[in-house]
Amino acid sequence: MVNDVERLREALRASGRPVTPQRLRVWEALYVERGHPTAAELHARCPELPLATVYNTLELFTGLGLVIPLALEGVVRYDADPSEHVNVICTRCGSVADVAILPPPAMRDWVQMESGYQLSHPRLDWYGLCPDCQTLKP
Amino acid sequence: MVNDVERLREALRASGRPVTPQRLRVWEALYVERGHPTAAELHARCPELPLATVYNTLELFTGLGLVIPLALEGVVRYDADPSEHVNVICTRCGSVADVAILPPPAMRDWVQMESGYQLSHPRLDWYGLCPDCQTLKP
DNA sequence: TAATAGATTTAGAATGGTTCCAAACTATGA
DNA sequence: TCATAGTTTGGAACCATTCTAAATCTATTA
Repeated sequence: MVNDVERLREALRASGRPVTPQRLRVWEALYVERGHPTAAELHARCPELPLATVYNTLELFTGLGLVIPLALEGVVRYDADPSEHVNVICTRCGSVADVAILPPPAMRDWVQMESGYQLSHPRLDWYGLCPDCQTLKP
Repeated sequence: MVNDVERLREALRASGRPVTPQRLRVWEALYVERGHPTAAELHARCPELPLATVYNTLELFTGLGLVIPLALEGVVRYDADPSEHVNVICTRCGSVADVAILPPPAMRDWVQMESGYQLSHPRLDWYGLCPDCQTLKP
């Protein structure tokens, strides 16, 4: 997953949305660092944009499937990798990492049958201690 | 999972916390209906308690492992079933249902190895359409 | 290139879930 | 019954997010 401006332009064109400097700016900010930034963190990376614009843009990106909003305690973090994966979350420092793996199809079938829901996408968060926090005292 | 007042009393005793009428009241409210109520919904079930008390009590219950807070978009819902399971969430109406199943151990091992995190508990939310919403037009 | 229509940006106000606070109260053990 | 540490409470405070309406811009057509 790279910061490919063409990917953004293409997605905007395909949906008939104008390319604006603000959208390019937020897109760039999403990739200055690997991670799962909040709207506030992205705003800190583009202080020249109003916070409302950051929110508007993220909502658009979400609708286009370019970004996935992760509702965590109190804040929403944005995952710039829309491919399905597991989020590993540190219960001590809150850091988030990705692991590329999915629940097995048999699990999906079972859950769908048991619940009667017509399933689309899973979201799997696994809580634990990140490598750094493992070495610290409780 | 039953509304067993003894279970609450026992957990409070074990942690050296006083048993108060408010705690019994919130406990009772958690079980008047199967579901995943928000703090506001619980408050509606015990209007005689201040909202702050509902929050305080839920925080305590969470600390005691009696309840699991599910941070969803905009609200926290409280799951009164602390045993591990999958939450199935309707993308249309927001309803939540439970399915008793866990990711397979092999998946856990893989995620732990790949991430370097020391994993504790997973949280798996599967989005989809509930039976009611499946029959409605988009 | 200029004009146009429709979408976007923007600042500030508003919203709403949740937390904080300090005073009054109470469950518990002695 | 008393003392005390913990709890309850109402209201204010917080803060992430959404809303609003006016100003501005993008893409397109002439």
